[in-house]
Amino acid sequence: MRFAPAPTGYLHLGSARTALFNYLAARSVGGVFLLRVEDTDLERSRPELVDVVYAALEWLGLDWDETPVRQSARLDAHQEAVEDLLARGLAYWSDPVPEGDRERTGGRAYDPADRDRNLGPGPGRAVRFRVDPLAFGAESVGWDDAIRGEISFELANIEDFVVRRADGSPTFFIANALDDAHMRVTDVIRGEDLINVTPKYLLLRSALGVASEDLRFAHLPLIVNEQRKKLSKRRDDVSLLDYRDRGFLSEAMVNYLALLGWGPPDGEEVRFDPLGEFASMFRIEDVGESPAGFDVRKLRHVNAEHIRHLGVAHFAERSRPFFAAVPWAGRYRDETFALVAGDVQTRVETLAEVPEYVDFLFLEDPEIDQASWDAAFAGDAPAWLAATLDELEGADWNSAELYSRTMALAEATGVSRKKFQAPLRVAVTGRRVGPPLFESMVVLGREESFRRIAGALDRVRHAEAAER
RNA sequence: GCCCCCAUCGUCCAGCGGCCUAGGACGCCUCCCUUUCAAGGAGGUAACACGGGUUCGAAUCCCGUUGGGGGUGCCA
Repeated sequence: MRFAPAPTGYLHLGSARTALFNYLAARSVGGVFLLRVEDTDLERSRPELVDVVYAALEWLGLDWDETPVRQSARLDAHQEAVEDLLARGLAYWSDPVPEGDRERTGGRAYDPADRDRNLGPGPGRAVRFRVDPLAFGAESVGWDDAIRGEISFELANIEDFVVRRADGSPTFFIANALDDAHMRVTDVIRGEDLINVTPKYLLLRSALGVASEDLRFAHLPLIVNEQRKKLSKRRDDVSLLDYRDRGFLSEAMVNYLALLGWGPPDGEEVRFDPLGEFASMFRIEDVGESPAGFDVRKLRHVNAEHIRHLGVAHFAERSRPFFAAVPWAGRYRDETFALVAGDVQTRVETLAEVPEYVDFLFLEDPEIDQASWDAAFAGDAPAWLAATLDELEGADWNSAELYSRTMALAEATGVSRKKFQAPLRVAVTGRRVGPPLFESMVVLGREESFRRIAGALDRVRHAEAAER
């Protein structure tokens, strides 16, 4: 099995899923997982572009066997094959037909009459493969797709396609067919969007004398967006590594990607060792045939599950890079975060959300969210806060004591615990949502907590004064 | 236009002729728990596109219609 991406500067989610399914298929049957970089196009062979592919696969943990094949390194073989086709009359030189002149060719970009003109090389002239029932020995090409069953195409519907461009470079069709044979690929697993190049691939193999009988094809369903369209670079977030930067764990990505078009037979969707566990139960025939909608909500859920499964120390460690990206990065302390990491872990769906959860522990004067303030400080709330301040003056500074004293006070005041803690929370953290309050206050310390409570009380007085 | 593929809850996955009163997951809603929010627990909402066959029996097989998608490049 092989994964054969064209380096485009990022690894597309769909490509990542294709790579994953190739990997799982290979590992499930003890096969070999190969990599081939399809850099036929000069543009695409720049090292940076290629390295991105490797980096992305490594991040996912899809380790490949053997040294990756660079398609550009096989140029001579491709050229030779083109010469061979030419020599045997299976391909011919063809002139492009300008846009305005296509009526005579039935809308085609080439003129089928060139087939018999015996043209030689010339400016702008490409080599086309002659799709010929006589040469192929049949009127149609087809194969038994592992996922979709029998698929076939009438030769009459297949155009003579370019195998060598006017600039002399061989095209994807020839390189692909040839290199798969060269690498002794037995299973071609790729996206559904390549179904219609498969006949050309088969035709070429036949013309080149490469047997295809033992070749298995599996065309995976496309991954589509909310609009049911193929994920596009323009409208969708398609770069795999961007998900890493947005706080998704690679295990979660692997886990979720595997669920697009497939599902484990036992129905247990969330796996903490998805690569290992799925490999043992994966069967390419079980992959579905209808397009799979990419659902970020579910990805987030899977990610959250994986985050919760991490040991607290690992969670803290993997969160660290996300603190570096924040404006107050300089104030961040591992030791401080470690004290609340466990409480944050169950509350986030991505690692990118971590810093905003605990920023108040690091900022000197965290910004107070106005909506939170308005909600928390309505009515008698300022009085409760003042009372809480008094009550906590003599408290031992541990969460159990802070909790029991505050709650007892709520009880005595006849206010629900939820409402009663609101002003305290907003005073201390700036928001009405966050990690457990008393634990946070312990981390902040008595002095700082009091300072913030006093600050909030001041703010109330100012507001009142302003009203008068 | 032409070629090809697809069609079960909003989404993902089960279902491969009777076990389906269609199952699980995400989301959403309700309740419980609760120091906020989460997490956790208990419920609920919601689908076989349509029409013909085949069959004792169809979500499951066949045909058609409709709908969606992909391709139609001297990109891969």
